[in-house]
Amino acid sequence: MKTALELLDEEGVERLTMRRLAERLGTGSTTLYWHVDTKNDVLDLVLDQLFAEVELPRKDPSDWRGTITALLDGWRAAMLRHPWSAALLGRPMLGPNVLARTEFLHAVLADAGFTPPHMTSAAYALANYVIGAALTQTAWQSRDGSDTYATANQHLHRQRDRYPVLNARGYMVQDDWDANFRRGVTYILDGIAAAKP
Amino acid sequence: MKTALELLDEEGVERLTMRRLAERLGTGSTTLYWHVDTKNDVLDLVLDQLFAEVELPRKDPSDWRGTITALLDGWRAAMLRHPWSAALLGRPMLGPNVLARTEFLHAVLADAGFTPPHMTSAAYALANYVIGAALTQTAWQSRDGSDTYATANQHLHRQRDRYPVLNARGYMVQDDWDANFRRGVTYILDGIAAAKP
DNA sequence: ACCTGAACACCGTTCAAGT
DNA sequence: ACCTGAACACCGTTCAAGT
Repeated sequence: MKTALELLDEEGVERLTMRRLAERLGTGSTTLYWHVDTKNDVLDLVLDQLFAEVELPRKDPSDWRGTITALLDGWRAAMLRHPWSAALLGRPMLGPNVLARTEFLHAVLADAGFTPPHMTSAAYALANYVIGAALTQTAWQSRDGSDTYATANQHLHRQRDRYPVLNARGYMVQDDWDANFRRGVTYILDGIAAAKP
Repeated sequence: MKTALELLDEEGVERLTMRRLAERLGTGSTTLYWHVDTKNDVLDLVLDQLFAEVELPRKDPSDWRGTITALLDGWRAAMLRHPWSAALLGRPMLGPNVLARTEFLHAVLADAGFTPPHMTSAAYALANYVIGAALTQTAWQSRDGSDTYATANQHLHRQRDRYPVLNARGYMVQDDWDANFRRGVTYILDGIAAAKP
């Protein structure tokens, strides 16, 4: 069922329609409603399926930072691999695969010696950072022609007295997403480490 | 135009339809297409309108951390005030109000002595954290009946041998969103400060 | 320069009916 | 237990036509 879903999603979110999905499965569109209550259920399923792709790194108790970094990298990579994931994020993530990864993250932090409230807040900060980062990156990259970038740069340059700092430092020019992401993780991990009891 | 928009959005995203919007404006649905090319344009406009609500704090050069914290708090508050904003985040944010806030954030960091690449990465980390945090919170809160929370807790407790850490530490039980968010900001700011040249 | 109506090609979902 | 067809109440968007 869900397996047939990803196939479909490899051609965009907006095209994910009950009718089209049914066609892909070689059945009538209304048949799906026997297996599923509503289209939202389908979206929940496919979202959790995405998280199944995020592999859990080996736990290395001597290097909790490395373990967490590996987890976050995989998480981000999975989301970037499926740009439509951004559109599905506005829903509670309660599927078994999501929960398994959340459990893992908390476990690593607990093993590293963290306790609530810092353990909770650390997981919260890391998860939300990954989500936000993947979301904005896919937003910039998925917009059809991908000339969004050039347009944005022009727009910004034309208004350079309105946005002096952004222009002076070449805000838009850089698109070193990976490096920026990695530095962000470092900031958060540094801050978390400093809060360790 | 956009002014009439927010009125409408106060009744949910899914109900934001060209036909309904036109009705609200006392005109035919197709009339809108003279003012706007596509529904996406409307969404872009309303998203930027949201950022207009985020007020820029007074710049206090002696307290860059306080200034940034104030900006992020306002940003987050605006998004939480309009839960539909989560659904609109999958698009590049290029409206004048968004850019003004981005400029502000970069300016504060520059004034504090940061230079690229850390200035860029710091802004990136902070922005993505806010976006992710607001997104997940609205996801949990907007789901209709709001008993999502109770259901989630039950579900988690029933599977307590599968998710021992989440249960042991009361992952779901807490919902102190504000405190968690604030701690996250502290982590990032600590990490950023440590990277200051 | 602005607004309208009719029309096209879609949607998600329900429901009685079939096997 | 599973699948189907017809039907309902919607969508975004186009386009010729009006003022």
